[in-house]
Amino acid sequence: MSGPRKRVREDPKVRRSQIVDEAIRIIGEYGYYGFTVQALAERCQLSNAGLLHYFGNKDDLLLALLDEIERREEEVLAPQVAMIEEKGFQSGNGKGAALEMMAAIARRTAENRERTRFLAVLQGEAMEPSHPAHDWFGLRDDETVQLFTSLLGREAANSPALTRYMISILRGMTGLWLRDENEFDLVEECLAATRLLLNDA
Amino acid sequence: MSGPRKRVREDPKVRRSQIVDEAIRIIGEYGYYGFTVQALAERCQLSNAGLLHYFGNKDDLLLALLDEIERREEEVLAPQVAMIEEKGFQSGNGKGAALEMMAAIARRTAENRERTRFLAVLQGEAMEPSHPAHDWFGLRDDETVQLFTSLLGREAANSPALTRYMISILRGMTGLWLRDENEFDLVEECLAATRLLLNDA
Amino acid sequence: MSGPRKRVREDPKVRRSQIVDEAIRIIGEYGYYGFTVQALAERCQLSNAGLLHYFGNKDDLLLALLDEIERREEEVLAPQVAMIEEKGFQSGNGKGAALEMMAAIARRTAENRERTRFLAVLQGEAMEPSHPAHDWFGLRDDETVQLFTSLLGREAANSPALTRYMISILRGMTGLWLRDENEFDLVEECLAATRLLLNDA
Amino acid sequence: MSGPRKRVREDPKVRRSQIVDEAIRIIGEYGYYGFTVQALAERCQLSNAGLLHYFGNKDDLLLALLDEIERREEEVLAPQVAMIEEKGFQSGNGKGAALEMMAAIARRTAENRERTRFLAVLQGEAMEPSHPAHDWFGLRDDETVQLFTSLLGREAANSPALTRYMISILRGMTGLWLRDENEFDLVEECLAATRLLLNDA
DNA sequence: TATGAATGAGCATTCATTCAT
DNA sequence: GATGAATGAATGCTCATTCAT
Repeated sequence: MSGPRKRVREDPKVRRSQIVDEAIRIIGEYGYYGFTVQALAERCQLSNAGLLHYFGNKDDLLLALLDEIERREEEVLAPQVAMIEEKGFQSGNGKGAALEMMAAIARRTAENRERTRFLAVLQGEAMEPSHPAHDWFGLRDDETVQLFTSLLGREAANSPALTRYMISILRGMTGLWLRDENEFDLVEECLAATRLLLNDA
Repeated sequence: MSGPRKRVREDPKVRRSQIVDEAIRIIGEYGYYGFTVQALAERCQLSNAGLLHYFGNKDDLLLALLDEIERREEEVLAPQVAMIEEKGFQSGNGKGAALEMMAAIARRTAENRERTRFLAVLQGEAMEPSHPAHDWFGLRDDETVQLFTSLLGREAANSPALTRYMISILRGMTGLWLRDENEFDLVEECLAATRLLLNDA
Repeated sequence: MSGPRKRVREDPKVRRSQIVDEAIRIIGEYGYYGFTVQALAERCQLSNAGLLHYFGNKDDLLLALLDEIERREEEVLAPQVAMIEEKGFQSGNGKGAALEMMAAIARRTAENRERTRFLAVLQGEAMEPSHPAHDWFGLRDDETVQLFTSLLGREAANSPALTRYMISILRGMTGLWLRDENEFDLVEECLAATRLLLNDA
Repeated sequence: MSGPRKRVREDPKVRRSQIVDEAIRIIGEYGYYGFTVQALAERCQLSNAGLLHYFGNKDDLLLALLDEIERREEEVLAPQVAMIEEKGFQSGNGKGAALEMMAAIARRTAENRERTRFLAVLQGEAMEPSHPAHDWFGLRDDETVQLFTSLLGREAANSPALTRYMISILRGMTGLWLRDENEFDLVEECLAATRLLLNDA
């Protein structure tokens, strides 16, 4: 029906990033198992093979997405983490630092709905060790735990538990926020809940 | 490959429930998109067609699972809900009632790892409206919100927000608990966090 | 264009043997690498998936073909081998036994052009160890060498070399015969050449 | 995957001959159907398109290989053939000439394992008329037959049959030699067998 | 001369499903 | 109630080839 595709030659960097963005969107909708290379190629107006030219195969594509997300996150969050850690260390106010960290992460989470959704959906799937993103999420979780624990550590009596509560709030609130982002302000509410948890009203 | 299957004729009720259990396990591992009728049939030592004899098709199977889970939940939780509501209404202690509710749900959650995992994985996938379980989770969430809000409602100043916090704790903690159930006691920790949130230490 | 395939349900045994025969034909034409599951399915008037229902995958199909060929060969040749060995042992006439063996094999070779062609083409491909039929041909060759060597052994001065000559004649003549089976009589010529090689004119 | 290839600009003649050699190797391993342009390009450390720049397409590449082989063979064998023919004609010793020819060909065969393997594998595949090398092998075979027949012709009673035996020995022994070139000396054994066939011990 | 981007066609295989038995 | 045969439609991926640079 539709004649031969026009051979469009895009700037590779643009193409690559277009694919990455579109993939984050689709996987955010259907999960890794539910998404198909075909569907992604179509959305990128690319042939099936043309897409694989960039990422080799489905698994590698996923890992490339995670790498990309990590890279961007590092870029944005790392300086903030450094600053908060520094400040917390000097002031000795662990709770304050944890609150600021919570705010930074929540802000980042609310900033890009697509990315957040992608990570949320994937995290569910990736609980199973055989999932190609399983290890990635494991490491990521460990890092977050460490981060909060070290921020709280010096001060709070029960920092491991508190860390769990805070991470739970983050995840749980994110889940609710993804259902309807207009129902409440993610950053504000995460902070409010955290204040309660830290007895810091 | 494997020799001709012996035509085992099980009691249909037993078979059905065996399939349900096995399906909960597999979908809990791979999600709905990632699981295959074939894999389920194999685990049930049933032919592909033999399995579909019970549930018609993949979608119907999923809905049957959800129905079944709802039924069992109703059976166990409904009386407790009634009791807690009654007690809370009489005592006027909304926070206490909410805490008891939290405990009841957390207990139920910790009770059956497979079911909990199934629900967690599915919940991620089902955020997308096109997912066959989307509506089911929507209704379920609404009910939970209503439940907590009504329990807290009369007493707490900001019950909608508190409800959100509590549900977040529930979900978030469940997620962490699914990673490693030996790291902490789900019921205790949910309660502890809730007490902090309710300023009820 | 051509409406939905009529769902023809053949006797499984018939189907299986039809597939085997057709596969031997196609692989005999294009080799294992050159043949496609699709092409075979078409010739069997079966869907792609319908074919794989019987043999699982391409490699397994090939091994099944080789098994089948071995089975049939065993059936036909084994009694002859036994008889020739017995007779050779009693008469002490190793050359005569070798000649008879040659005749038996050549007869078998000339009997079914398709099978012979299949084996010839495959033998070329299977020289490479990575080929799925490599081991099979290795074993088969060893057996043939042993067979001739043991038949000749007691009598001939240089039986390993003579065995090589005879096997070479068999293979080489078979190759020529496959080009044009009407050019000469495979059995007669194999025997004539063997007589020369054994100095038994 | 691998970083951007360095654009190496080799002497075209060197490149071409490198490709030819590598192609002979790969096709000798997997046959024409089993070999891929991709694999060849990789082994030549060339891009896919870079390779086809030299040979246009897969079929043309094959024909170029055969041409090249023929050219080299001509170069080496033609003078020998002329000499043997001349000598045989003058001496009237057809058998001797045939033996010398056999030696020359066997020597050539044993000289370059890769080329021999290539020809052996291809010959199997090329029995089918649709194979791109079919005609080439047909002509080649005819020439060899003519060559031996004419050398033997004047003297031997049954030169067409003898020619067949000799060619069979050549092919068959080559096949065995390719399995394990250390098991026997190809030239010596071909000659020994030929002497027996020619009753010329 | 050589590349990377891109494609259409094809590959083996899997999947959910149907159907006659 | 349960099976094996069978299918159409995918699925991820590979292949030979083209094209602009």
